Amino acid sequence: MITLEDIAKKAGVSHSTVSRALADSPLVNATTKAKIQHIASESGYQVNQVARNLKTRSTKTIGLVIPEVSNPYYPKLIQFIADEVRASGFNLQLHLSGVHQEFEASCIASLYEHRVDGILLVTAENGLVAKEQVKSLSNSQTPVVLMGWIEEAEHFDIVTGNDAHGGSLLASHLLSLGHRQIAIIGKPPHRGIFDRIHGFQSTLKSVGISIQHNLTIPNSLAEEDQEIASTVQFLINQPHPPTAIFAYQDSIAASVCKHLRNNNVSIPDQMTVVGFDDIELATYLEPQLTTVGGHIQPLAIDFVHLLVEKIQAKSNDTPTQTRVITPNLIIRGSCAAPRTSQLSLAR
Amino acid sequence: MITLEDIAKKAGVSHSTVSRALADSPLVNATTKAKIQHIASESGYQVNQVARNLKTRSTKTIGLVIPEVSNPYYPKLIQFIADEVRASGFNLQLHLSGVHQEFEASCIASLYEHRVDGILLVTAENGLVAKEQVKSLSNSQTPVVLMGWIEEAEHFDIVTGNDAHGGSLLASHLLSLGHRQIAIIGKPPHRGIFDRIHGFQSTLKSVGISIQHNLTIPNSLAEEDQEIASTVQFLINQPHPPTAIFAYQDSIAASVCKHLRNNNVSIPDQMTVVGFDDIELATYLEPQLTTVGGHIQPLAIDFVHLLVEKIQAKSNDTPTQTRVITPNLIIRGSCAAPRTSQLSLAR
DNA sequence: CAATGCTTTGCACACGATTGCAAAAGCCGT
DNA sequence: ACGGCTTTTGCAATCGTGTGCAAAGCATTG
Repeated sequence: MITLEDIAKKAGVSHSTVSRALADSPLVNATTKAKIQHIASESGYQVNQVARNLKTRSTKTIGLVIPEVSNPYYPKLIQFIADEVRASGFNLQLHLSGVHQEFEASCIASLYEHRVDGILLVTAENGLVAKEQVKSLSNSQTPVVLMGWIEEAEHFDIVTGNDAHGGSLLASHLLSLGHRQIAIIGKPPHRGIFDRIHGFQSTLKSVGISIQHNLTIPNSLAEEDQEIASTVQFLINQPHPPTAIFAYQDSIAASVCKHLRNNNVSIPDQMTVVGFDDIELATYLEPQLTTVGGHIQPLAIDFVHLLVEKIQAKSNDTPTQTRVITPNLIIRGSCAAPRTSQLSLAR
Repeated sequence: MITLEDIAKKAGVSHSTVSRALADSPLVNATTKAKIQHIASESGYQVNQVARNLKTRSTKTIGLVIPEVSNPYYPKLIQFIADEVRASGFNLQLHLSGVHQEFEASCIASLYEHRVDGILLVTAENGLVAKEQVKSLSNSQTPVVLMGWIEEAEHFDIVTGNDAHGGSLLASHLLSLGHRQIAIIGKPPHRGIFDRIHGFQSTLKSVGISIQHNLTIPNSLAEEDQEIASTVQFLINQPHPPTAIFAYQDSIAASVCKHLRNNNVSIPDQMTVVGFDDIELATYLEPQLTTVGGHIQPLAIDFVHLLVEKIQAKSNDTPTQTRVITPNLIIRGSCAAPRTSQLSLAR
């Protein structure tokens, strides 16, 4: 491995001068600086960041803890975060905390051991698992910003989507189309997701409509698809089946569409379906999915910006912040006005 | 920050003893070892990996360079790689080299600066962009294993799928169903993908069938979807339209299905469609997609294993290896036997 | 030419850990 | 009590960089 010392010998100077020359310090004579830089690039010198990080006590690295990448929502989020981190001049270190966040604590520990400058943590169904760890990190040197749903949110810096408003947008849209018999697929796995459904429900309730609410989403994805299949069956076989179904994630909506088709229920003629998040999948479906979206990129940008601010502030007495991103309604082909007893007549 | 020295003071020993105690060295008296370990966990000591890495000249970290995560093929691959890396006792550092690998060189440079123990590099359309860098890395200390298509493959360690065989499997399947008029959607962006189509074509040629070949996939994804739309139009409006379409990636097949439906062509009754890779999307489509798959996890496992072997060998005179993974045919609902002039009659 | 001031360079220490080696401590038998 | 042996501990060097400080080099001026 080539070190500063090696270059120093070739150039006939001390390693300190080389260090300064490569940092383009004004303390080095212009001609020797040029000479040193030439020798360095000539011999393919690459700085040892490990040594530099030790000395400077900073790594210019941001750690990202995210549950998994199988759910297509996460890759989309990661892409935006990665772009923003790069633009901010930091390196990114990605750790997967597992579908059920079972590695969350060890991810944080590893990131802290590597002395990252700050941590971005995305929670999932279990909220903030490593709460005590995060608290002690924030209390010491390492800022942490969270995304998603967390209990005791006021003690942390958080970036989150306005899910209740998104749900409300969808409900209003369905109402304006004339739907009155509406089902929600999916008992939400945690409070964060619950906001979507809460916003949806409360808008319906405000005009006096109650909901057919069903289906528990269990842990395993394979089972999930099964459960959705049977719930779809259940819904369409009722004496007064719903005219519209709200799924709290596009991937679940996609699964709903699949099972509706398996039962020869056409979308949107016989059933309206809406989802949430606007992932790519939503446009691959036929018809394309009406959903709520546009929040992922702003979420990612605020996520990174807030952390970078915390890193640069360096005084850890800044008050905790919560930033909320409001999504938009995206109308596509999976919705239509209901026809009276459309499904009961068809069968 | 808490250091070995801090704990040494609390325990009344030297920092060397603390270091040994925490490493569970037999050189430390059992009772003092217990005492030190207790104090360490009490005061929340976390080792500084930066310092350790500098001293031990190893980081127990593997770098992964991958183009992007928007194409759902990559997240699936990443998930398997991440699991395997963790199981092998290494940390993972992920760098995105960009859709067109525009950051490939800087990713490798950054990983080398951080002195990762080895690098996994996934290539895309442009083959191995940073070829010289990779060569000089391998020549020095850092092993690199590649995945995908690369020119001069014999000079590198490579793990790759047997795409030609996959294409051949699909062709045989279509032939056995009775298809004779077959189109290929997508001029492949590079030689690696080309193998899929080559295997497909050569199997057809062996029974004397030639191909309707069309459509160049341009760079932008938005344009891609447009291009696919117009090619689908073109194909179905021909005097003798094909009875089956082969797309070289599931995501393209999904797009083909979408545009076929937009033109009221039903699948598989009026058109058979097959894809490649078996990503999640393939099962969300209706009908589900017949494709070729099962290779991603073995690819990931071999990818990591080969690198770990290289890292542990430490003598960089081991000959380069190429490992090839053969995929399987996965038959789902998007294929059926052709009916004579099905499309021309229908219109 | 000497004194002064500015520019440029090198010395030496620090960052926090690991580890070879020597010294200290403990143990034992004679 | 003492030598020899084993166990346990501390000293000090090291990994590769960055940087304060002093010294050296150089130029300018009286």
